[in-house]
Amino acid sequence: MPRSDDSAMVGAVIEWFSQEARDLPWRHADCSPWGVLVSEVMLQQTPVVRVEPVWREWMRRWPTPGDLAAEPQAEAVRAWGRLGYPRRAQRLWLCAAAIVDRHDGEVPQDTEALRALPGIGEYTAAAVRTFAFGERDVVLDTNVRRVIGRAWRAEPHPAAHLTRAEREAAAGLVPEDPLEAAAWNAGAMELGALVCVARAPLCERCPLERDCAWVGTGRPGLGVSTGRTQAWHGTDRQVRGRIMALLRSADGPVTIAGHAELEDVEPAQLMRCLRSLEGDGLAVASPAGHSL
DNA sequence: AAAGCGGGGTT
DNA sequence: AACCCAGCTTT
Repeated sequence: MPRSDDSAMVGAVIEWFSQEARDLPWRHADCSPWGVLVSEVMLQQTPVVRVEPVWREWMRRWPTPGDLAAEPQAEAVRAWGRLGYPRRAQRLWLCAAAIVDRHDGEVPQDTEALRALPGIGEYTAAAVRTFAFGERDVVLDTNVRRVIGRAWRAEPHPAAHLTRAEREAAAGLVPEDPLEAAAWNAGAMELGALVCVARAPLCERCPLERDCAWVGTGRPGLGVSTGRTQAWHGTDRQVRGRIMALLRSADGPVTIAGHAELEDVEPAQLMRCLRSLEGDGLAVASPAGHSL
């Protein structure tokens, strides 16, 4: 059971959310569970502002899992555009097929069934259960982890990996009532996304300012980096992305080796990336060249 | 537990 | 140039 102070803080977040929540299409009452699932997969490591237009077009074309499963994978990857991590588009397409095969075309509500779907991990399963079905669950994304870490434990940034202790502490804060639980989950995420942000938090606008353990200790450790910086320029990841951009924009097969757009890439790296994309099933080789 | 996987906006 | 973002899968 939450302590009374915890309940007051949780209640403050719920009250704040009722006034400050952004009007996002996947939060509308008429949004289907499939729409929620699609939004959650797109939002894995991609900010809301970039997801929203792609989500709208995606849901217009494929309003149900059956609609997407009936399309070639290439159409899903193309519609994914530049959201990044195109394996997510592939997994979402596989997810739609699995929902059709195993669940009669309806998004399952059970945690184990959700977790068994391609691209659905601990966070996304809990998010779908909470936001699509109103089930009481523990939603722990980077925003919620940062809010709880700061307000309850005075830690500036979440640890690299989720521990059992952190999961249990977070579970202890979730209200028993499913409706309040959903409001807390969504509210804590929103607070972390709009106010309790990683770089320059707006504590003067936070409903937890007077109770926040981190504010109480003088907001230490803001400048300290959390994760290790990922190299980008010239990496295989960038080259893979450039190849994918070429394939998305092409009507038919493309000859990658010696392509003018990829002149600056070492042949060995180009071939390595092409092979890895083939291995992922994101690029298909044929005598005429490569295609999605 | 660690590595691999995009891309763009902000500072 | 570094940092960050509604993480997942594989080793």
